[in-house]
Amino acid sequence: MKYFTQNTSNSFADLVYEKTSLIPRGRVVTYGQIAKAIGRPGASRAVGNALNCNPYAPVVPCHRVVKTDGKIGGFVSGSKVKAGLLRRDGVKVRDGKIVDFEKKIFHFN
DNA sequence: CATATGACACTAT
DNA sequence: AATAGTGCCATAT
Repeated sequence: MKYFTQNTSNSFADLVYEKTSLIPRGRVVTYGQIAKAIGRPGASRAVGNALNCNPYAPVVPCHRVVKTDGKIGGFVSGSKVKAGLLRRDGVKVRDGKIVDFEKKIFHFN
């Protein structure tokens, strides 16, 4: 069952979608980076929850948000699908982990 | 207000 | 390097 109200404007979730949509093709960002970027360092877990709702499906490239250890993390449609999308973006995934992870990370300013 | 949940992160083993 | 335990945060009930 999914919860997370997607109607709450200007809320934590909205900030997450906003930042996530800025990730360029072929790059990835960690949940923690998103959290820090929206002024809530440590809320990495909450970021994942917000993305899980994924209201703006294809609009927000939520598949470009991964874990700090190089693993791609979870996905609504399954990690396998997520890996496929990343590969399509030019980010190779092998055994659930990103190849050349450090090089693919996109840093917010 | 208290408890539970989860697409995480960090530390110790 | 891989696993397990603990801490964190925003929502839901």
